[in-house]
Amino acid sequence: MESTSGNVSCVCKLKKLSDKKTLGYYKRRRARLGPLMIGACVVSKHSPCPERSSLYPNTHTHTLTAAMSHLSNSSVRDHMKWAGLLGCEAVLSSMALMQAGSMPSHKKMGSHLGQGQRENNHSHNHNQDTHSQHGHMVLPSGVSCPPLLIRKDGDFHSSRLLDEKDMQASQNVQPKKKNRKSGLPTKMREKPQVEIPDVNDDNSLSSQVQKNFICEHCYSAFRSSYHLKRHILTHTGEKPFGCDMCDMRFIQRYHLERHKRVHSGEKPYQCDRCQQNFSRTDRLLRHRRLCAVGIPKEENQPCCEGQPYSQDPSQHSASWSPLQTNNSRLAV
DNA sequence: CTGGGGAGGGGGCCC
DNA sequence: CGGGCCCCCTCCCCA
Repeated sequence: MESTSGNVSCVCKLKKLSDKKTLGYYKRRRARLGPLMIGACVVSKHSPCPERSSLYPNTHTHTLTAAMSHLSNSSVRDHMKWAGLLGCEAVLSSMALMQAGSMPSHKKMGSHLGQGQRENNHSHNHNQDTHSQHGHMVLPSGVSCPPLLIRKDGDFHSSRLLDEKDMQASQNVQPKKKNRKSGLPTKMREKPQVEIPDVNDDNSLSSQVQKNFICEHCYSAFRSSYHLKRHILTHTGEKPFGCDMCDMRFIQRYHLERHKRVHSGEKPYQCDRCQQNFSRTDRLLRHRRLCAVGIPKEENQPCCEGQPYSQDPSQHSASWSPLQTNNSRLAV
C-alpha cells in the first residue's frame, strides 16, 4: 500500500466512518470497514506503527503530521480535506489533539493515573507541544494546519475545506466536541449523562447521552468515569481480574465470569427451537439470528410456527429462554 | 459456523 | 441527589 503523500515511510490502514458519533466508535469500527488510505503510518491494532512506541506511544496523530510535514500549506489543507472525506481515523485523532492542545496539561487525567500512564503522557505532551493555539495544529515543518469543523458531537463535516471565514466561525461557535476538551479537565463540570436533544439527518429529534469523560490516550468519550476508567485499562494493559483455573486475566469481571464457563462447561442458555445450549447470551443471540435465516426445524418443537425469530424478537423471548431466569434483557 | 476474548453501552444499586 | 461502581448485554474481531 502506498501513501498518497509520497514521502511517508509507512502507510495507514484505516477504515470508514460509521454513523455513530464518538471517536471511540470510529476506533472500534476501524477493522470492519474496508481499508482506506491516508498518507500516514500503519495504524493497526495488530500491526502497530514502529514509530508509535518511540515517538508518540499513545497516539496515531503523528501519522498525519509526519505525512504532511513536507507539504505546502495548501497541500496540507488539501490532504486534510481529502482525509476528512475519507473519515480517516488519524484525522480524527489529529482533531482531538488539536482540541487537546488547548487543554491545560496539569488538569488532564494523568493526575489520576499510574506512573506508567504518566510516562506515556510525557511523550504525549511532547506531541501536543507542537500545537499552536486556536485549534491550529503546527506541523513539524512549522506549517499551521487548520482543523476540520465539527458541527456536533463527533460528527465532523469535511465535505469542503474551511476558508478563513469558516475558520473564524468555527472558532467562535466552539463545536461540542471541542468544548468537551477545551480547557476542562477530563471530568467535566457539566452534568454527565444528561440526555440532550439531537437533530437527525431527517430533522427528527433524538436523545443522546452526553459523554463528558474523555480518554486522554485516544480521546474516546464515555458517559461516566467508571466507563472511562475501564477503558483506560485497555491502554495500560492492566487486567485486574484473573482466572484461578488458568492464567487468563481480564479487564472486566464479567469477562472473567464468562470465561469461567469455559472451565466449568456451563451452558445456561438454550435455544428452545433446536435445544442447543450456549455458554453466553450473545452466542444464543447469534444462533437465534442464524435460525432466523430460515432453517426449518419442525422436528424440534417449533416455537414460532415457521416465523423467523428476527421478525419480532419480543414475541419470541419466551420461546428460547435462557435457563437463567434473571436475564430479562436477553429477551430482545 | 463456533467459541473465545475485547470493548462499550446502559440500567441499577450504594454511598 | 449525584457520582462511583457493578452487572449484564451486545457487538466486534479473530482463530
